[in-house]
Amino acid sequence: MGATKTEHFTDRQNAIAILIKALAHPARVAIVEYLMKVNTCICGDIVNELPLSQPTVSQHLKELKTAGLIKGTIEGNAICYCLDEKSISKLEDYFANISTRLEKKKNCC
Amino acid sequence: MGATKTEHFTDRQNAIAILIKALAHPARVAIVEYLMKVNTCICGDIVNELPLSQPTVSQHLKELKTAGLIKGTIEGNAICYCLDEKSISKLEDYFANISTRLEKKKNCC
DNA sequence: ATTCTTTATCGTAATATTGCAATATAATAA
DNA sequence: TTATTATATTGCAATATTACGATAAAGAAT
Repeated sequence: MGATKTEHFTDRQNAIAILIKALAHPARVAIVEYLMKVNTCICGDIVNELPLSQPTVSQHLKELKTAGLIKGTIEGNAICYCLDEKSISKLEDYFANISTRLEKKKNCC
Repeated sequence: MGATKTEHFTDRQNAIAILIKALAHPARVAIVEYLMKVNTCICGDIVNELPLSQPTVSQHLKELKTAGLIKGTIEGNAICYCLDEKSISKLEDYFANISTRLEKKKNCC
């Protein structure tokens, strides 16, 4: 054992879990918050912003990109990163939907 | 190495990452969605709803509870579970905030 | 008191994640 | 061409997560 039993869950559940998982690490939260904070795309200084080695940051960026949370386009010698609004919206909608449904509910706990 | 370097990130970043991580698994997504779907608290049939063994489900429930996403109160012989609206709201607000800020931004990617 | 039911914990195997040094790749600058 | 700079990949050690059988704990039912 040890591996997640994805085959037992719906595609939708697996997909949202993957998207959520991409942000389930403080380094990746920090990257997303940095990209949000600055007012343009960032071409090339993300490594310097984080207290981790260049290979580690590169790996986190790759995970965020694979999950679709950020976009990166090659800009000459550097890479230009920014957030992908669509996937952020997906997460927002997901939790907003749960919240809305909860308000209509009677909880006993 | 192998352990997350939490000491390098802010408390806020670590806290949101922990909350997000609690949902970064399809089984826990399924539990939360089940608790959202049914119209009352659920006292005792969560194990039967999931395609995983009882110890595994118990472990996932514990993680959700530790993170504050669900509440569980002892109800005689069973345990009565429901979602904790506050932590769901926290997630909703977090992503809504990012979305709002992104709209005001000029992206070049 | 004994049994049944429900949930938790322990122990452990399988797998995944995190982090970095070393190295590779690729565009730019000299 | 030969650096230099920016990013990616490889390989690996440390740690964490996932899953479940076995067992424990605790209240309910008999």
